[in-house]
Amino acid sequence: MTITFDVLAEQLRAGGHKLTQPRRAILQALLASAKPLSPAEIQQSGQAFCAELGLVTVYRTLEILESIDMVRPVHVADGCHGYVLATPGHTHHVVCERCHAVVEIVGCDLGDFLDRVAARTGYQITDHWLEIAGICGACQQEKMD
Amino acid sequence: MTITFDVLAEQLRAGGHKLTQPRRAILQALLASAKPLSPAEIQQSGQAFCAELGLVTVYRTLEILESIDMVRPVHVADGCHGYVLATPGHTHHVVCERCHAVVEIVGCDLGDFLDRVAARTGYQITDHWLEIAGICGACQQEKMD
DNA sequence: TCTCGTACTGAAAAAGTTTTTCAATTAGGA
DNA sequence: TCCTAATTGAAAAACTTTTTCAGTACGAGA
Repeated sequence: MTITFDVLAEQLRAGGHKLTQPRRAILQALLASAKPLSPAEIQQSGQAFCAELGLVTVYRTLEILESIDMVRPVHVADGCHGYVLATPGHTHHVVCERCHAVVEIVGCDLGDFLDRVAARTGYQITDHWLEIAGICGACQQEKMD
Repeated sequence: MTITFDVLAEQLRAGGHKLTQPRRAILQALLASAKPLSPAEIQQSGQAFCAELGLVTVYRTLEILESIDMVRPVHVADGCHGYVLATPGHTHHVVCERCHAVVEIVGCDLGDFLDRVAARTGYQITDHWLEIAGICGACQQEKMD
């Protein structure tokens, strides 16, 4: 939950990548957002930190960040163009239908379920993606007003 | 598992939509495929049944089919442009990484898991998407050759 | 701190996907 | 069979994503 810019910067370096101004801006944009951002939104938001930030660079940087598991694509109901920072390890997301706030679920108890799926289908399970939609605490409150 | 063309045709009619040649072709294409098809693939495959089938019509028809839950978008690892026929009720898919064969998991035991998520996050869970990747029986065999 | 090679960048263009518009066609009830 | 509204394909527009390329800036090593 408490991901800092410095930790992200170090992760990027550790992956053998340079820490450039545009990349800093992209990390800042992702860090500042509570909801998944599309490449275009990341560019817009990131331009506060690096005025020249190009969309092409956003795409290229997301590709890198995804390859080293620093960012995770989120496929929500209304499209599949969202990215959020990833907590290391296997996680899933709950996205608020109203305000799009995202909470990560660290630690994933789907093991039993996947075992049953494997047994029933004969497939050797290698990976899975789970997205959960709901209404966050704050929005449940608002509903009552 | 045993969805027939006639059942699909009736579902479409019941939704208040006309059963046209292009739409028949799209249903046939989906029915004949064991894996999720992109709009472009549906067009190509559907042209065996309706030579003039246009891509625009595929998009429009998928929109209708999705709105009446006859088709389900599948977000796989390599993109999010796949559609498969939906078995009535809540289902999830296992997609083979090698041959892209798809098996539906009918009946979904995620209830407990989702309850725990709700308790831990304070979110009121409204919906979820789960995609599972694996290697199907046939491809596991091939691997040994 | 300075130099230098390479990874990285933005702009432009290309490629690919999805949506809109519009005149012509077709399904299916009367 | 006739009629009308729903539907269609083609063309064009609007987006999104990828590729190309010449110039730039990061950061390792002196």
